Amino acid sequence: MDLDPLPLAFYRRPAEVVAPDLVGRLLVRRLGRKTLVLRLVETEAYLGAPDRASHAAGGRRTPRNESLYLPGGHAYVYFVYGMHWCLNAVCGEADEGGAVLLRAGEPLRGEAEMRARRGLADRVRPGDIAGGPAKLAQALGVDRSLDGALLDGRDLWIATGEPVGRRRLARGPRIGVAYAGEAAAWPLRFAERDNLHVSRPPPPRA
DNA sequence: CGGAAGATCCACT
DNA sequence: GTGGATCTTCCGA
Repeated sequence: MDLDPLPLAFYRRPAEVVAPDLVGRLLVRRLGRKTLVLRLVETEAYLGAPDRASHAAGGRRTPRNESLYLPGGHAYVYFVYGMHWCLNAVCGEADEGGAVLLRAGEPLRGEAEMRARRGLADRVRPGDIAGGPAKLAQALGVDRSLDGALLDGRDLWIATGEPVGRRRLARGPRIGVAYAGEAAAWPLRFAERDNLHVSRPPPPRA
C-alpha cells in the first residue's frame, strides 16, 4: 500500500474543489507502532466567510477556530456537542477559512485497533467504525492535540490513494447545518456511491 | 455572568 | 423517528 503523503499544494485550492478530490484518498494515523489507514468515502466542503454553515462564517475569528485560518494543508480539529471531535483539512490560502470536513472512511488497516477505540465488539456493521465525522475521529484517536498540525506530519497525513471518478461520486446538501439559511442547501457534500461506510445513504439525485 | 446552541451519536419506542 | 447525553464556546446583558 502506497502511503506517500499528498503535497501541501494539494490543499491550497478552494474547499469545494478539494472535497471531491479527497474521496478515495487514504487518511493515515500513526499511534506508536500501529499504523491505521482509512480510505475516505465522504467529505463536506465549508467555504469560509460567505458560508453561514462554516465556523468562519462572516469572518468570525475566535480562539477555537483560529487554526481554520492557517494556510491550506493544516488540520482543524474542533469539539462539539460536549463529547465529539471532528477533523477537517484546511483549504485555500491563509485567512480564507475554507476547510473540508472528513465525514467517513472505510478501514483498510488497523481495523481491530479502530474498533477498540470506538468501544465496539468484534462483529460490527459497515459504518459503525468510521461512518460519521465523530466516529472517524474517535476511531483514529484524533483530538485537540492535532489541531493546527500539518497534514503531511509524522503522526497524521493523507496519502495519495486513488481519487474516485466523478461518475462514482454522489453529491448533495451537507448534514446538520439546517440553521445555515440558504447555505444549508448548497450541494457541498460528496460521497462514493453505494459505499456502505458512508454515514448516511447518498442523496437520491444530484 | 448566565444562557443558548452546537459541522453528533446512541438507545429507545 | 425522537430525545437525551454532555460541556465547551461564544455572545449579549
